[in-house]
Amino acid sequence: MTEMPSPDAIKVWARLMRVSRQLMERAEDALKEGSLPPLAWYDVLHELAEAGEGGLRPFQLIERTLFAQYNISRLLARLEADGLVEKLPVADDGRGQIIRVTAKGRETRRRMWAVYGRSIAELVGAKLSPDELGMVSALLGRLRHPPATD
Amino acid sequence: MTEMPSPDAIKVWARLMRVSRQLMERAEDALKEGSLPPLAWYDVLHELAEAGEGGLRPFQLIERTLFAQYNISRLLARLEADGLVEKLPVADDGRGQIIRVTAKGRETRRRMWAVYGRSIAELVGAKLSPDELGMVSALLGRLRHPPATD
DNA sequence: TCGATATCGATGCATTTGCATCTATGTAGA
DNA sequence: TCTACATAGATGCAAATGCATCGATATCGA
Repeated sequence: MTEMPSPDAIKVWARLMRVSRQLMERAEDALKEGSLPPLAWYDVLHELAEAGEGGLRPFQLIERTLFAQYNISRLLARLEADGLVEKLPVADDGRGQIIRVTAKGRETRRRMWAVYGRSIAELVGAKLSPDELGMVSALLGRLRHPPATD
Repeated sequence: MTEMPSPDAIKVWARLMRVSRQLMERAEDALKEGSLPPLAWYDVLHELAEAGEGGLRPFQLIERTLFAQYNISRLLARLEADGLVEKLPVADDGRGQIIRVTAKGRETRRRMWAVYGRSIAELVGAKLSPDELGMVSALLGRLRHPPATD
């Protein structure tokens, strides 16, 4: 059966899509202004930095970042070409590889964060109170699949 | 001054970006499954349908949809090639044109909405109560630039 | 053990996006 | 009016994305 959305649901959808696009664009612009790589690079470098020396398999990056498989494959190729990550063979699976962030990759991530973090502070942190931040993230968590538990 | 973001602000940012990407992707998938055009087409057809017989200038579409100028230019070319919109010369400005949705364009929009609206109902309407929907849209409105007034 | 099937990651090709710039028309100031 | 500048929209070219598929290895069931 075709249950159509309420006007309130439509409004949430519209704002979600526009606000996220607008904020993402602003953050990207700030990075460009600093001659830094795009946000997608940050996401990957961030996950790899958190993973530490053990690194991550490409498919783990796909799970964590939601990028498409071919997208990760090519993004990693670019990151490797720039010396930000290294690809290591993995002992017990001849198909796979381990991706590890290099020192240069960590440094790039750090410089990106100086700009990116400032964008987040300005675009989100400065607009809502701590209580409101908690509410938004709880409600957005409910829209996620699977729903967030915190 | 510009400080670094609080953990709560970071969490809101992260969820905003991930949830919006995830939901957008699902809505796109639903359209593809129905052999329908992508969401971007809907946005433009929707604005044009609301504008009525008077149509809209491309620069007005840019303001309303947040697409880049070159993006609108090419999107309109594709829509015209598919017979969904028509381009009319504008009397008092030789540089410009008026874009008007055709009957076929209206019909396509209608068919897209049957699928798109259902996605919104499932992905948003079904996940939050009416009160919660109101809260999210109010809070997201504060993140917009300029902030929403309602 | 072998054959079928699934998973990991890469890639050829078409489409789309991003950037810079172009053409054409409009506007404003000397 | 004539010149400089601004605005509307298109486009060439490079980069990124999406789609389908491939090659290689792993796994599972008979």
